[in-house]
Amino acid sequence: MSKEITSRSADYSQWYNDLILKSELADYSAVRGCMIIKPYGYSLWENMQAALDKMFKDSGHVNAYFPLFVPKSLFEAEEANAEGFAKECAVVTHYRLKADVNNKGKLIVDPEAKLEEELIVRPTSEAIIWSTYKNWIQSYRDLPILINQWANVVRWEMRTRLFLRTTEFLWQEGHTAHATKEEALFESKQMLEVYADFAENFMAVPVIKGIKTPNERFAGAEDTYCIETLMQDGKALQAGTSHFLGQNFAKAFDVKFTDKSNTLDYVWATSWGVSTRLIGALVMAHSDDDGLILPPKIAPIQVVIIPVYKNDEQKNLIAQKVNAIIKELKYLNIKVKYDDNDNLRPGWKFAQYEMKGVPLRLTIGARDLEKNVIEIARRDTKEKSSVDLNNVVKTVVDLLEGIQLNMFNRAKQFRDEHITNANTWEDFINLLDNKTGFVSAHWDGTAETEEKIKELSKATIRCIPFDAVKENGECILTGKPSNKRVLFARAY
RNA sequence: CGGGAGGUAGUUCAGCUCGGUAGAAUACCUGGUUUGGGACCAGGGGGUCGCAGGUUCGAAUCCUGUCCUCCCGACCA
Repeated sequence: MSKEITSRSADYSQWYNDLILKSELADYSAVRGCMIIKPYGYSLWENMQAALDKMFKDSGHVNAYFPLFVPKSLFEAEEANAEGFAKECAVVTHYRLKADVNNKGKLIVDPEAKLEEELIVRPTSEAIIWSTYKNWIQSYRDLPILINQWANVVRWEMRTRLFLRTTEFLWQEGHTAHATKEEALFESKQMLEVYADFAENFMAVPVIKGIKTPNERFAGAEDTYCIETLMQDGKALQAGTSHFLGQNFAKAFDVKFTDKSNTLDYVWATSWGVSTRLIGALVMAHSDDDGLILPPKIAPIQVVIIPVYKNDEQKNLIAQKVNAIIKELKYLNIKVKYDDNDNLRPGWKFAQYEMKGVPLRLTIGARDLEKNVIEIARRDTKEKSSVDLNNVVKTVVDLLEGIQLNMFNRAKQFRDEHITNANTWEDFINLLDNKTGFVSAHWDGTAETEEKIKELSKATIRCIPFDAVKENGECILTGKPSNKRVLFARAY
């Protein structure tokens, strides 16, 4: 493995790529735009999944699985949604290959095996799910349906980036059906809160909750709620979305139910999702020029212990001391790794585990044994200290908690320092160019102005924050009246 | 999808202009000395030069096509 990663200041994009590859989160593949999530990266994803899955279940949801393929006729049923995705759909047209008679050992698509109806590889599952819900729902007694699925989806993106935008990606998609508008609205907002909770308390990534403008919202939705995050290069990243779908899909798929008063009405819907993109957010929110910095709550390895010894006698002595500590840590469900690999020297291991973002590193050698201490180094601040062996476990527990908190606070401070008000167009552009981050400004509320601003500044409206205060002002571009500020940023 | 750059040992790259035995560093293997921030010495193994065609006595090198990656742009929930 190469020792160098590009520094953030030299080339932020390259730094990001280097980090992903060299920390072994993922690798490129033989398929354009697709990536291989390596064991270390997948372990991280599993930890994220586990936490989210528990939150979904705690809020009453259950998991199910729907097919990868969507018949074209179903896909096009909800018009706005279908049009929104049409340009990036992979399509299956045939179901068989055959030997190429002109080219020994090669295969060709069998022209005889053309599908009657093309199958779309799902870019999202609303169509297949709502065509199914139609069969499941007759009465208000069948509602609500609160289903989530963990799945892969395919969106044929023109330009891809590891984790941030890949042709195939992993995600979860919740699809719920409700008897009333209020209930569906509540659901979509509740799930946004779940995402915000997860991002902030598990990933240590602060978020801004808000609502998308009509331009930016999900095709087929009445409202799209989102959590927006800020990366270290000052660009924004949408980390999760929750949609209030109104009755759009119920109408498209004719999903009606009889309410208590025996009147027939369309069902109200929501959908919500987060993807492996969160890993990109995690990397770019916290890491430094030495590698990843992972928050303890989702780190695949929380504590690594590295012995330093000159001979087998010392190694055994260390192992004895350390085994007791490992046992206690494991008892507390702390993910600990003891790396006594003889082939690698301690200095190499230090660098390696820093690259991989392990929150705590414990080092113990002969001179520690004499004093009955162990050296503890934290990844987030690079601070080292010596701790009495009798206090190690408690110290580790405290430090893991402290790191989690420190990472969040550090990211939040950076984020807060990068939300700036702009009152003139000059300020607006100047802030985007030089300070970067979110720019809070007035907007006249029209799609035309939003487009124009995007064209001129490359910045989009990330969201209208839920906590935006009423304040009279003038649109940054047109000078027309506005009653609250919205958040602009250049975004991933 | 347009413009630019790139693909040669596990990795990073040189060699290509001007065709003629496949190179370095690092990693790997063996032995030894080492081990508290990416060790050192000695010896050794490893590449049909992304893939497919073509030109040529001869192609990593020239030509054509194609695949994958990076950067910029357009596109994008």
